[in-house]
Amino acid sequence: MFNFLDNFDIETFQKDLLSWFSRHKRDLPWRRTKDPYHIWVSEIMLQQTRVETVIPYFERFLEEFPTIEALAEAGEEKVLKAWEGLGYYSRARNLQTAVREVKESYGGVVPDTEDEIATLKGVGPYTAGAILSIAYNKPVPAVDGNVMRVLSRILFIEEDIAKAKTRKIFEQAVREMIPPDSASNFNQALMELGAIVCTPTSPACLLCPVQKECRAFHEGMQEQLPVKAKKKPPKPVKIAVAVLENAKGKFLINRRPKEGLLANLWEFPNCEVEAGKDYKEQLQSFFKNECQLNAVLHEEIMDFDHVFSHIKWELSVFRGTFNNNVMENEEIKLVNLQELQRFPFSVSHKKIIRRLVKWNSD
DNA sequence: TAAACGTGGCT
DNA sequence: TAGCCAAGTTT
Repeated sequence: MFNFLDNFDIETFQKDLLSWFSRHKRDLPWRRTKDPYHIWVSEIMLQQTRVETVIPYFERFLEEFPTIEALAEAGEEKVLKAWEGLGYYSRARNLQTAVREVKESYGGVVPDTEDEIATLKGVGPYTAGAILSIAYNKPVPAVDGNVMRVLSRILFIEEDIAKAKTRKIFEQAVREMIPPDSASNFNQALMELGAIVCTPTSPACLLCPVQKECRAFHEGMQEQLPVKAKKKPPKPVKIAVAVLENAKGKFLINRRPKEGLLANLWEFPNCEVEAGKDYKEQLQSFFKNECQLNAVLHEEIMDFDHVFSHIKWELSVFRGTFNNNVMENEEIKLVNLQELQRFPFSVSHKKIIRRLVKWNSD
């Protein structure tokens, strides 16, 4: 179907790459285990997330949930708290769903076939290949952004790697290149090369173990590859937030909806501000009309931006009080500053909490 | 197919 | 600074 491998010396490439990997691979926590569950956790955490960020989360997560059974039996709130700050929180909820499925349907053993593992929530084509190859040494592709970048340069592939269907081209190439008995090391080596040598900007071609097999380097085109379409900038959204404290020093917090952005995380009550409207007035009418809450808003205490991948929150935070008898339930809590710390919050709301804690200690 | 879905570090 | 990027998946 494709001819990118015509006249390509696969065996020399394998040997040079694997030899380099054995000497230069980083000592990472998930490289000290073959436990498929631990490998799985690492792969989910590493999705769109840097290695240095993941390491402490990985250590803490497996300390708290060391086995499939432990994670399967945990409360979702505990899992989200362990994931707090890591982002893409559906990963955590999907992981727990999938682990429960493995416990119920596979006797607690992570499946080792492409068809079975691909059915698990949160396990897409990359993660399926990563677990099968790294934990079970099965010769299947694990094509992530690193692999597409590396191979786009090595094989001079000019397809747009931002397009979903492009991944299949690279999977086909890997299926033809992967050594049947060294799948784990080969896939990890491709990714490691992308992380350490064949970087997005300023690749270290002079240190590259497969420089002589690289068609882009041969043409001086390594900086031009891979081809990747630009994504559109995040859309600005104005958010007005209220830090409401009652006479007993309790703060009002609520749980976010169970789907969508930051699903099931906790937050201070807030609303979106319509274009051209005043933050404080919008917030005041939000409480009056939509919450039936008798809130009195005071001065603005914070003003900052928080950027997601597709949205930019422009937050303005107001201090305030309330004197209703608020009914606590699964979605609404009244908690003091210490109790706040037990709930999972997104980073933007954690930032507000940090400010409150600082003031409280001053 | 393309948009939704987080965060922090680097240039 | 503002944009780009990192071991992607779901809908």
